[in-house]
Amino acid sequence: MLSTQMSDIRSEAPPSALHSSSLEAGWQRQGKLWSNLKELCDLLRIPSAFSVGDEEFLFQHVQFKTGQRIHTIGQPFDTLYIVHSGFLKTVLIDEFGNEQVLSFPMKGDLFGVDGIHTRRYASEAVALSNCDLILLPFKKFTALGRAHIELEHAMYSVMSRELVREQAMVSMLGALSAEARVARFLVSLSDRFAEMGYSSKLFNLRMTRHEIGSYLGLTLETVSRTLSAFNEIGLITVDQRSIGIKDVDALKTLRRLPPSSSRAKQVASKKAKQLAAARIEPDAAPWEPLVTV
Amino acid sequence: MLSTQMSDIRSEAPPSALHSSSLEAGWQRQGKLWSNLKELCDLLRIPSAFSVGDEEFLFQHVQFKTGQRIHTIGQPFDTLYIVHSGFLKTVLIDEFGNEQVLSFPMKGDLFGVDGIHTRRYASEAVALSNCDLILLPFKKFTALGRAHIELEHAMYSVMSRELVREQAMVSMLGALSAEARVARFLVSLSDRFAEMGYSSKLFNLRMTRHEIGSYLGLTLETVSRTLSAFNEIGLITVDQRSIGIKDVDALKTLRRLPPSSSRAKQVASKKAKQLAAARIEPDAAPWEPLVTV
DNA sequence: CGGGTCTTTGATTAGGTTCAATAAGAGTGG
DNA sequence: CCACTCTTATTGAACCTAATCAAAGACCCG
Repeated sequence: MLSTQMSDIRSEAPPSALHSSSLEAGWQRQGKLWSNLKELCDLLRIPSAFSVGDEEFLFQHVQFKTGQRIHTIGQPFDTLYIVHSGFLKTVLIDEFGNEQVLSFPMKGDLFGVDGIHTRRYASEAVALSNCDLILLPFKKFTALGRAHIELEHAMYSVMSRELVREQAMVSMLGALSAEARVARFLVSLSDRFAEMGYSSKLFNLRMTRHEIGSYLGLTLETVSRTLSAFNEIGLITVDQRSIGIKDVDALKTLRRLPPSSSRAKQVASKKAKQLAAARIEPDAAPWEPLVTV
Repeated sequence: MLSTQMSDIRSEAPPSALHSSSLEAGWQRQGKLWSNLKELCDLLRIPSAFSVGDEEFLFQHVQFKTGQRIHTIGQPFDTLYIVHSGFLKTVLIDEFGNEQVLSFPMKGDLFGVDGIHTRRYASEAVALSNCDLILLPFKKFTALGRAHIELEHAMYSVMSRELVREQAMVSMLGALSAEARVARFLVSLSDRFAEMGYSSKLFNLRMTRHEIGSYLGLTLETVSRTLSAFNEIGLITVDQRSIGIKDVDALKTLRRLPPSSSRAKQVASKKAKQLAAARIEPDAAPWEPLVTV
């Protein structure tokens, strides 16, 4: 288990190495990388057919180093960002100076959208690793959208998707237990890594327990404890930032008993190891145990 | 205090009565109401200057009765809705059939946006009172947007605003105590009523404790108890669905001690009555009491 | 190697859920 | 109009999850 930090070397590599990558496109020009519309849409996972000649519209890339701030709260808005490689976090700062993590943008994600309304960014974006971002000057982009209907619709689509994502987040925070939140977080990370072509079974967390906790509405201790618990019952392996997914299905279906509804009949013992869960007695369980089918 | 249900009669009145209202526009035509672009933007609180002649674009109204479903999850998406009058809720249904309330759209709110991405509604919208909604056929709307740049930008703006709203919701669910959530909920309701021209001091809740709880990530019992507690310490008056706001400032500033940060110095005793709070000893409080400045 | 950050783990407490019982309304139909 | 039912709201008591407080290890970087 010494290959823990091998799952996504590329994003850790310096920008110059990105250029020689075979997976992504982007041309060196004026010492920077550029992408065309097609690449943008591929990145955003948006189904779209573009006419030839669109290659002329190029969007500039920018590199950020770990810890750098892409934009801050209140800063005048003028551009959206698409993650080409690397990992980030977006945060809100409350009146006590505490961070509230809103999202962990990674390859293919769009951020900065919250700045459109007030013309100022409502959140802050910080690079959790070296990042390569594509700049989308909003004015230029909407102008382009009028010529390219698909592009305009793509924009609506992406914003709609973000909204649905936030709704799912609200739903999760409002209804799920700590264990379920952490489990879902791991599964979604795993899925994202798979989409990006990395291993979905073994990856490194790019964020601290504190950041995960903030994102999930939990304390860092609870996150740490929950990961340890998952490790103990064999759902995952944990070693600091390195996570190995051992039982995706269990993680996916892990919930808590639905609030105010006591029909916990199927105490299925499908997976014996799940029942070895710490504070759970396999027999004396008129309620739903840690994991359900 | 017998005028409890007088704060917003109009929304309870039958559609025909709406027509004679002096506050909103809308023309009777073909037995239905119609609104033009200008009215739409006013309703959405979007700053915009329209050229003359825009009056020709008319948007149809539709009426729904209390309890009626406007759209359901999975239903093919083709139109957005703007609330002209009345109250609704949008909900997600989880795998156990439990409702998760996402929002309480009211006058000036846009909903249905979550359907754009997958072309199917991701949530369900239900009328909590008799409603008058403006239909926004999405295709027609985007087509119009290309001719009217302001309109296109308005659309982006509204979607961005929704996103910021959801972010604030996530932040609230992740960081605030039950008391703070209920307090903020009341304040935001109060603000909304004020915007609509109703009393911000006395209004009727349109939703059940259960729905409020779902929205805030709490149980109905906690909501009920918290309202009772606020009532006892004089922040509000409660009588079933009727709420009287007595101390907006206290409600606004009510928080809990920030998670993982122990600088709680300003134990300001600005308002004595606040310190009369139930389970709180004014003196023995090295931590932040119920209310802060 | 040393200081700082991050993580793990334990002990304790408190805030909120759950279960339960009662009361208050809102409809419905005789 | 009243009995009956169903939904909604209130309140109490016990329990439990996750937060808080605390301390020790692990890791990183200069």
